[in-house]
Amino acid sequence: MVKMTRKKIQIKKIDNTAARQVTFSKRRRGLFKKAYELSTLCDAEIALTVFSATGKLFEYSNTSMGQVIERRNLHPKNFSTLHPQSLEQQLDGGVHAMLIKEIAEKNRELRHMRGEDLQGLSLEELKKVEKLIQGSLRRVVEEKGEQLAEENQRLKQQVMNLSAAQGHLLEPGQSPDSLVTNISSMSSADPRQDNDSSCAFLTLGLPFPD
Amino acid sequence: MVKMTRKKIQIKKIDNTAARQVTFSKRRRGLFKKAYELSTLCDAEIALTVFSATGKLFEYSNTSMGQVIERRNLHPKNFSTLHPQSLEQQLDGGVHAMLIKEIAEKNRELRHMRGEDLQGLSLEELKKVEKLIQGSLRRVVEEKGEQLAEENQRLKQQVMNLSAAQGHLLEPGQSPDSLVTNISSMSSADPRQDNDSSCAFLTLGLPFPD
DNA sequence: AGCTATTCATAACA
DNA sequence: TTGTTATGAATAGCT
Repeated sequence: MVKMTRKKIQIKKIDNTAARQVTFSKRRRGLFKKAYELSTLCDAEIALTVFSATGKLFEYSNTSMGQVIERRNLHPKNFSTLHPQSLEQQLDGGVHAMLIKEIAEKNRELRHMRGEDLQGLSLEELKKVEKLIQGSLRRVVEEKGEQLAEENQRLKQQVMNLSAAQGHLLEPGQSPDSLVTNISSMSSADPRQDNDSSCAFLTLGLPFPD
Repeated sequence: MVKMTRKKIQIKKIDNTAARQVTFSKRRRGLFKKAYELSTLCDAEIALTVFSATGKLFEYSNTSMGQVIERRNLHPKNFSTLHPQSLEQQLDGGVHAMLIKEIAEKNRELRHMRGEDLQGLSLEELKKVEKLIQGSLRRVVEEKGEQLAEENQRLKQQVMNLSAAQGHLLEPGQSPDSLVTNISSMSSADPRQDNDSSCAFLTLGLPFPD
């Protein structure tokens, strides 16, 4: 099978969104690996910060990120511009604007996550938001399940202790465990310990298989 | 001329000082180039800081180094640890402090809406978050349905027009509407227009009846 | 997520 | 240091 592989590419923003994201993932990994290799081979101190176009943060540092940034700020080259008194002129406007921009972005994101302000979104964007929210719901449900399971364990232990202390009250042939099962399922039933219904909910209950 | 070229190398600190410096120069260039390419191809924001073993500073950023660092500090991941004192040096304490506090709050809210950072929440709070997210999901799904319905209407109208113009092609007894239904359900089928499955999902599919 | 054919990066040498 | 070149690595285009 003859493959039509790889052409040389131009270093320009990739138009296709999906392709751009794939390339971002691959090259980001490559870049981080190179950074690691350089720091190891040559005993260098490296800090690498990458924001994806979607605002996601990735970083690498062989030491501590804050440490490298501090060291950078103390370097003669940046010391004068960043630290002493010109901090205001140099950064204040920028920082202020950035804070406000940041808040605006987070507000937008929050509104979307709340299912508000959706009129401006395309169908594609809507589907993306839907997927995000489904992921959130899954995580919350999972966490709730875990907490319930923990509580369940505690109760189980409690009942075991009580059963042991009051063993004479048990009828012959009835194991403590059956009691435990009964009580624990009354208090805060979590399907997860018995089956996968909580996951089944996610995998087969969704109205829109995209 | 036969060259004894390149072997695979181990990623360990290079002992020979001269060789290490040569490698440092070459690989540093390579790393910076990769960083540039990634930022350009994928529209990412990158800050790369490198200290050589001898303490020399090299840096690259496609935007402004300080800007990237600031943005990094605003990221939820680093926000709480870095900010309290780092920006408070500002003379204009009030406004910045408020903005930062607001961002921190929004970050917290966002993380919860994303289903992250849930460990600290009580069971009650978890349920509240779950309800919120379910509401979000419902709204998003509804909006998607509306958009699809609109598109459906447009297509319907289009088909009506076409049908009217080519009425002679229709067989007797076949209404334009049957054609419409067929076509619209092909284009971007959403179950919602036919039944209530999306709500059913919410009302009966939940693993934890509260 | 994988898989190659290519392009690209670079270790060894000059 | 800078340049050359053959090899090892990274990755673009497809599945």
